[in-house]
Parts: sequence; structure tokens; C-alpha cells
Amino acid sequence: MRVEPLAEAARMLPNQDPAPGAMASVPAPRMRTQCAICGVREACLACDLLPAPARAEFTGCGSRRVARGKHVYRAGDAFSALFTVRSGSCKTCLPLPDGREQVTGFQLSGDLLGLEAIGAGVHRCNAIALEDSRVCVIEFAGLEAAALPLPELQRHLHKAMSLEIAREHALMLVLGTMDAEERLASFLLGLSQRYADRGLPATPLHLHMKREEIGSHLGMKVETVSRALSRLRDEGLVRPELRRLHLLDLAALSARVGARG
Amino acid sequence: MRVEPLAEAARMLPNQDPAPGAMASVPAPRMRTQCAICGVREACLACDLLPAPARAEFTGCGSRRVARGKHVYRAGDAFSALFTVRSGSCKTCLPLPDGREQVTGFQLSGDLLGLEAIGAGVHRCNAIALEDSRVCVIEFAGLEAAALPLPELQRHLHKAMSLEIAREHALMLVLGTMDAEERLASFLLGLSQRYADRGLPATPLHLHMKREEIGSHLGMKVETVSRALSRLRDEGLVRPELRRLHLLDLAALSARVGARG
DNA sequence: CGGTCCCTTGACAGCGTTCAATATACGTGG
DNA sequence: CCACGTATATTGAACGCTGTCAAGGGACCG
Repeated sequence: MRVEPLAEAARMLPNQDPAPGAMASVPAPRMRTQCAICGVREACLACDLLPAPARAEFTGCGSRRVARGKHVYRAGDAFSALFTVRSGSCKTCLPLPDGREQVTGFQLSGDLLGLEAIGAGVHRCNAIALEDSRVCVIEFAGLEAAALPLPELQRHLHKAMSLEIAREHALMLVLGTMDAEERLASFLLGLSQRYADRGLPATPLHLHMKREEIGSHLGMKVETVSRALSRLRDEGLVRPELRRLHLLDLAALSARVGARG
Repeated sequence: MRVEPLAEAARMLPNQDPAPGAMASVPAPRMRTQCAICGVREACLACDLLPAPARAEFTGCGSRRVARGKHVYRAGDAFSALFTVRSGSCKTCLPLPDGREQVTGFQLSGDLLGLEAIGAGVHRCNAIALEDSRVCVIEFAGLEAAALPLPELQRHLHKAMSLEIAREHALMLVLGTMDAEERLASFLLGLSQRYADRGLPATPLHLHMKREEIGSHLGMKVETVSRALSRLRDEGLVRPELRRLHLLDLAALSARVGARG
């Protein structure tokens, strides 16, 4: 069992984060140059943990391109596979009866998609690519079978699911206790941290999602997102350039999240 | 694999719930008269799914009394075991640096506690009994080991975790899109449904938690909870009697949740 | 019986939503 | 390459809901 993801997980959780209040995320698996099964760059859940003999048998793993705006899966689809984001990024959103949607999360490379569907056997949210992306398809039946003789793989799956739960607890805290500026600061710090985890520059960060999608994720309207962003800009904490955003003062952003982080 | 929990899970999720908008919950396992291992009434995760031979070896399961207001575990505790509520009820809450708390959930009999700690190896929230309760202690190392040769047990665990994730997505929707009355109506409908799942009368329901705890869970202040409750009372939808609450019009409550459920 | 905790209600202020207008970026087709 | 239309982002003004502050009543416990 690699230990880095655990350490990252601990850091990302409330009260222990170096950037207090930053929204927790499922830590990215340490990147490798190539997936042993799919032959695509970077590692994924199954590829990374299956020992060589099992890998040869585990054929339920393949990669798939997803163009910007296209679905990885739709609410209502029967559940059969998990996905990991290999490159690009996605959003997951619960559809509402009136046509609106609640964005439940944004996924960067290495993040898992579809964990919410194992229990019911049906996907409950839409997963949509925010940019041209590539996902790894992991047949869940095969994964479960492969995990039976492999404690390491089983533990990895359990941890990924548990971290997702912890991440959502942190988001509940954001939605339940913070005002607009705090929510936005928390979101930006978390995103920056996740970029850094992946070896990308933590600033400037490229926002692949619309303001409206950020708002849906944070429980705010577009106008409120824009206004909060403008206030953070006026205070010298960030420099927004549409989809590009410079973080100018991480400490001040953390302080802005304050006692609620 | 029993099928009832699956059906229940599907019902509890957005867009498919018989009480639209009711907050989703992890369905209670179908009750049995006695746990085969602990000898306590009702079944639990491990007890119910371990075949007889494995059961004899699995000693990491025992029950524990928890008095009202006492902790099942505390934030910061090392993770070693999951818990199921056998009787009574609990709350889980994320502590905030300033001493306040965010209630992440209420657990009734049959519900699992501690799933959020598997990933980090450390509990991130407090679990506190709302009334004199009894919990079943399930050593996680033993459970994982026991699950290795048992696909059924493994799947059960995966489903429980996945349903927890789906439940929290639904709560994010509540926190992100609903106003005070809708949140409260959704909460009460969900609670009523969970009581019914356990064979208890769906109304009147006994609220073991304080208004303040309901508020923390729903992202509202005590006064707002009280006011929203009074409005629902004035409209003839509920009849509150302090900790006792009659649901007078389920259909109207569902309608109140409206298009957002 | 007194004290504390919990719940409810009122008045007011503040923040976020709503409605509206404007500006800018992007995509499409000429 | 330019022109146009659409989508996205920002900003302003007024309204409404929820938070805040304050007071009072009632249940439970020692």
C-alpha cells in the first residue's frame, strides 16, 4: 500500500489542511508514466494495483474519449462500470425535475466517477466532460472479482469510497455554514490544492467550468458568484481573467475562510 | 443477496421517491429477531452476511451501550471499527474550529457509523447518541479479511458505502437549492420514511434531536427551524408537540418540496 | 421550588436572489 | 477574415428570506 495518498487524504480533511477550509478532495493517485493495462498515460484504480498475473486476466479496463460537453454516463443509466478521469476534467450533477441541476462535484485526472451508483445499480447523476477528456472504464463486476483475492485492491477501493464520503461531509460544511465569499475562497483553495497534487501549477488555474456551474456546486446564483469573485479581486486576493484565475494571496484566502474551515 | 434493500435504495433516491424530495437515507437492513453473533436483537452488517463457519471465527463483533449524550467515537480517534446502531439513535457532526458543529447526519437502528474514517484512518467527526442506545462494534480489519472470500459480504459493504454517497448527494441538493420550509419538509418526510422502513409508525414521529441540531443539519439557525415549523403547522401540514410531531398531510408536504426534489 | 435548557415569537438588519442592462468572448457562416 | 448571433460574465437596484438580537414561556431536573 502506498502511503502518500493517505497522507494527502489527511491533509485534505478539515482542521488539518495546510490551506484551512479548502474543500477536501479525493487525492489523486501518485502518477505513473503509463497504465500497465490500457497503455494510456497515468495510472488508474485497477491498473495500478493488480499484480501482473491478475492484470492479464482483467480485461474490463479500457479507455474512452469524451468530447467537451458529452456525457460519460447519464442519470438513469444502468450501472456497470466505474470511470477514472485520465486527462481533462468532468462535472457530476443531479438533475432536478424542473430542468435545473445541482453540481455534486468536479473531477480532475485520477478522480473516480460512478461510486454513487454501486448501491442502487443505477446512475443517479450525469457525468459530463468539461473539456475534451479521456476516461478509463473499469467494469465493476470484474473489479470486485479481482479484489476478492487482493486485499490491497480491496482496501484501495474502500479508501476511495470513504474519502469520497469525507469529502462530501466537508462540502456539507461549506454549504451549511459559509457565506458567499467563504464558499468561493474555499472552492478556489481546494481546486488549487488539487492542481498542485497533480503536479500542475497551483496558480494561475484554469477554470474549465462556467460561473453558473460553480454557483450550482456552492449553492449560489451566478450573480452571487460573480460578485463574490469581484470582491475577492478588489481585496487583492485573486485576479480573475474569465476562465483563468490567479491566486495572489493564499494566506489571506485561507484567513477569509476563517473559523469555519 | 437480499433484494429489498436495493429496491428501497432506488426508492429513496431523487426522482424516484414515493415521497418526492424526502432526504435519501441508507435503507435499514431487513430486521431479524436476533444477531447470530452478538446475540442482540436485530441484524448487522457482519453478523447477517457471514456464513456460519466464518461467523465462529469472526470475533471482532460485539455490542456496546452508549448513554444519551455520550460519544460512540470522537473526531481525532484512530479508526479501527465500524459501528451499527442497534437500538436508539445517533448524530454525527463535524466540529468547527470555533466550537460550533455541522451535523452531517442522524442515524437510526441499522445505520452504519464510521464509513468516513476508513480512508484517512482517523475519525473526522463526532458520533454521539441522541438517546440511550446500543451499537454493534465491527472491527474493520476483521471485516475486510472476512470479506475477502465472501463476495456477498464485500458487495454489501460496497453498497452501504455507495448509498451513503448517494444520500449525501441528495443532502447537497437540499442544502444547495431549497429554502427553509422545503428543507424542513424534506427532512421530515425522509425521517418518516426511515421510521416506516424500520417498521415503526411513520407518524407521529419522535424527534430525538434538538431544533438546533436539525438546523445545523439543514444549514439553518434554530429560529429559522422554529419559524419554518410554525408555518408548516399554520398550513395544516404538521402538528408539532415539542419532540413529538404529527405529519398531517404527506402529499402536501411532498408538494411543498416541489420541483426541487 | 428554583434554575437551566429548550422552544417560540417579534423586530430589524444584512446578504443573497431576482430582474434588468451592458459588455465581452466565442462559434458559425458568409 | 469579417460579421453576426449566442452564450457567458459583470454590474446595478429593489426585494425577500434568513440571521441577529431580544424577550418570554414552558419543560425538565436537581
